[in-house]
Amino acid sequence: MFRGVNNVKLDAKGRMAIPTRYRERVQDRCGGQLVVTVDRDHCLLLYPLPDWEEIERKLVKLPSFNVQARRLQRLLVGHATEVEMDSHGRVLLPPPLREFAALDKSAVMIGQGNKFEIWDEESWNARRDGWLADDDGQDAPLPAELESLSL
Amino acid sequence: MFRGVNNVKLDAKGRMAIPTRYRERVQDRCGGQLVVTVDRDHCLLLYPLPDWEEIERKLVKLPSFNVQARRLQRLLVGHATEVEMDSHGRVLLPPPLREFAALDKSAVMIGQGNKFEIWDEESWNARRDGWLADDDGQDAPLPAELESLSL
DNA sequence: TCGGCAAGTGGGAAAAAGTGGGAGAGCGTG
DNA sequence: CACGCTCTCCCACTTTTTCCCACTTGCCGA
Repeated sequence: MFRGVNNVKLDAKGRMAIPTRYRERVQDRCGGQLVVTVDRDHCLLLYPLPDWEEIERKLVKLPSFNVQARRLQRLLVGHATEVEMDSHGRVLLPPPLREFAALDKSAVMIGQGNKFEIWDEESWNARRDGWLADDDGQDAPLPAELESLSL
Repeated sequence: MFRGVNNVKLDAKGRMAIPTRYRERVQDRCGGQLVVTVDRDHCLLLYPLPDWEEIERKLVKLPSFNVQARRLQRLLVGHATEVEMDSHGRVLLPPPLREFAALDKSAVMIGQGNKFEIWDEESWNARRDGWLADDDGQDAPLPAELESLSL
């Protein structure tokens, strides 16, 4: 399980260093083989290869003529790019994806269970503050799984 | 499995270079023999020959008196054209298909499992932004498989 | 507080891939 | 039958990418 917030920097070539504390886990899980793709919220998702492949298997099985399924496939599978850690634990983020998430020099890497989310620092702060301040969202109905959730 | 976004350029002769990372896979799978055809969304589809042949078999078996089936056959089988990678990993896209997808110089090649989609760059960006912004699509029913999908 | 070690950072060089042009062969036309 | 045009294949040059090495910075321990 990955968790925690990390401020990370991209260098001029678009390389991002995976925080040291995750490196060993990543090596064990996938030998440094990772997959980056996009999220609807304009951030990037970073999966160990085997975890991604499982998701991909589910996605490609969806019916070809369903509009929503097609959309998801195009977004997720369509943007999924394999990346590999170099000898210093860095990954090279492909320019199209960097652009998609508006990543500049300062980014934030969020552990989310089996994956990481990568946000541009500013967007992340803005979003987070938004969620905290957000009193609405109350109007939206809570799915059953949430209703009974106890923290 | 093919995945990922790639910005590609067409040269003056209408040749498109297959991104390097896919070449070996394509060679293994079909010896560079590919099939291009059209998609309803005005993009092109690029299949390794054996994968296409399987789809074609399914298509021609569809009932001849069904209007939709006829339509699909005419579109897909009717436009399918064999192309072959040259010594530098490029394929020559036939002018009618190039025109169909409004391909200019800059195109985008999207990995989609067993095939690629080829979009004109502008159309792709417009489409993608549309999908992302689109909170509706709510009108279309969500397939059961999607309801419970966890990424 | 100073020294040593480990990790972060940046730059450079070699190799591979992209790009474009040119020549030859085949086909169509006059 | 001959000439010309177009399509295809191949070669060379330029650009990009990838890999590796060295320097700096920060942290921990003595």
